[in-house]
Amino acid sequence: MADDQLSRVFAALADPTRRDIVARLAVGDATVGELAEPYDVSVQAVSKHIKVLADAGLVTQRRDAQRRPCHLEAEVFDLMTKWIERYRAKAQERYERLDAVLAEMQGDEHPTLPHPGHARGEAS
Amino acid sequence: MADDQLSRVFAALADPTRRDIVARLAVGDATVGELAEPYDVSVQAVSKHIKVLADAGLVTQRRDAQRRPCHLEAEVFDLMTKWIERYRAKAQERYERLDAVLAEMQGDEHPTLPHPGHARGEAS
DNA sequence: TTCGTATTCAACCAGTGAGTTGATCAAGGA
DNA sequence: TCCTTGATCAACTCACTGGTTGAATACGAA
Repeated sequence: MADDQLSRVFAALADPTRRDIVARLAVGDATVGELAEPYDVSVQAVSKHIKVLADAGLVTQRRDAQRRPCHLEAEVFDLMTKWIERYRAKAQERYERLDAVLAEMQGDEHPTLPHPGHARGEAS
Repeated sequence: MADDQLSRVFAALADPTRRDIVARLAVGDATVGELAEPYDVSVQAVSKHIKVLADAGLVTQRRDAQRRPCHLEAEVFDLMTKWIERYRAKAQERYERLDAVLAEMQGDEHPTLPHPGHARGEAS
């Protein structure tokens, strides 16, 4: 996997168990043991999942005696949302522009352009 | 990786090269060869990347002679956005509720509850 | 038909991810 | 102090991913 944060966040959420953990942390903080309970995998495995989420910046852990309660950091979601929104909006706009072109072609004589032409975009 | 669509979409976007491809498809359709050009990997590798994006439902390919132009499907973004928004909102709300609790505790005598209690959440 | 172009398929390799078990560390309670 | 609990570390396995090269496929052009 790549080492930039956006890649880590997407990769972290590509696992259903980790998404489930995030879902549960959204309603309230929880310890590793509590989080591990509903799954039939070892506590160590869940601990690893939490490490992945932490490396992505999605959760933080404070210290409470021998417990390490996990807390969801909602701000990191914005990173994803911004990325997604940037390109979703552009694609959507392009889609609507195509609609307009097709509408304009309605009474036209030379129905060229099955799709609008393409160009080069900037990086991630 | 898990086999549900949400997992496939997140996993697909966890790779910077694939995010870059998506970024470029957002401005317009392009063939595999055109997409491969800027990278110093083989065309086959890019073809594989596109397959991953296609399996996630993020791109479709039509047929034009020996070319297979790729098209970005913006709707799938909504799947992610909805998931993210669901939990981001919940975590945000909880964060603000905590603020309110702290504010209420301002003139209080028994400053219990360093964090609000936790409960169990529903699945992904 | 033959050639060239665009793309995918197949087989392989190195690296990584998710899981395991066993040991270790840190903190409270007897 | 010794024991129990909560969590992580270490080492290992197995499957998958991203890359490679070489062959096959699907067209259009000569």
